[in-house]
Amino acid sequence: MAGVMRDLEDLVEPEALTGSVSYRLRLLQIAAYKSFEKTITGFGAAPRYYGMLKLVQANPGIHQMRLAEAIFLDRSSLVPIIEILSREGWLERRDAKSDRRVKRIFLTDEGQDKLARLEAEVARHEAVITDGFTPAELDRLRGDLARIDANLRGFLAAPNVEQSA
Amino acid sequence: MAGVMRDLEDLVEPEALTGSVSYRLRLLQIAAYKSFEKTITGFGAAPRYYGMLKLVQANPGIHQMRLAEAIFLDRSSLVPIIEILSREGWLERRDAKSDRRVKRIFLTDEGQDKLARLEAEVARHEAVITDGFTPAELDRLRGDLARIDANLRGFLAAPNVEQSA
DNA sequence: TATTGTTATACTCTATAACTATA
DNA sequence: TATAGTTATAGAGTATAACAATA
Repeated sequence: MAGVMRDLEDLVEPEALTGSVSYRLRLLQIAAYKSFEKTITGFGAAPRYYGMLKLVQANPGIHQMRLAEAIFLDRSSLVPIIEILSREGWLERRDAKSDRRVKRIFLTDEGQDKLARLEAEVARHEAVITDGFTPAELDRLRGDLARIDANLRGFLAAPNVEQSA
Repeated sequence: MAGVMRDLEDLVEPEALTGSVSYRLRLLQIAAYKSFEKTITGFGAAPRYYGMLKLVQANPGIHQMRLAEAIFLDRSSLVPIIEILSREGWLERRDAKSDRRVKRIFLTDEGQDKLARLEAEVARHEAVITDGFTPAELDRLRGDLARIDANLRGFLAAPNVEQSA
């Protein structure tokens, strides 16, 4: 068992990688996503769209276009996702009265119930990831991640990137 | 300018998301990758395989199979990547003498030179991400990320996941 | 029989462009 | 003219299965 892990033991991981925050983030995200999908089953396609479902819950009736922007997707890419989650009973589209072009997205009652149960699974997985951290350490870590987030948003929003120095 | 950012300002982001380490990791990785690709140009396909190139540099002659495992790819998925990076002059494959089935992967001399220049760009990007962090805070953050990494590795290596509680 | 690299193939996720209906 | 949602289509990136060469 764990053949990969054993094989990797004698792999030289250069400090340029292990010491790099962006590289760490990349590998961590891959590993976290893998364990997430491995742990949480029985919810159809929803787990990978958990964040989106929570956004809809917190912003009931959000315009489809705005939802796409919020999760950094093209509006066309969101269509099949909405389609699947509607078919699975999580979401529903309703026409906006003010502007007949837009669709407003809502959780169904069934979606609300299922999301509550999914959330418990997500919390269980979060506990695995943060095992051994004290509440104070977790607060600190969240703060650090938020700082990096702010750095990145500022950088990506900057008009020209050619010479940032 | 920055239309998306303005639109997102009045979006409600539930605490279940902003407070979740795994969700943060996911969004951060996406943003970091975007800014990475936006910043670092003129190196062909190499930037996205920077981590792999550094692994080859630190493990010259690594077997193709083992390299695939190290970056969590199927061996078949690595083939076209090696192909591209060879065509662009970064890598070369050599037959292993001991076992004529295996190919050993090396950086070319040109690859060594170009990687040194690429590394400087990567360092510049890393500085953007970690802007405002003191060296002590950075050490602390790297330690925290390493702890999460250890948690995930232990969890993914565990034989059965059905009931982790 | 098992393993390494390869190929053929398919699947998932995403974006671009064009279409429609509204505005 | 511009915008929201949709559709058609294509491009990455990945995995699975089958193959040849070798162990």
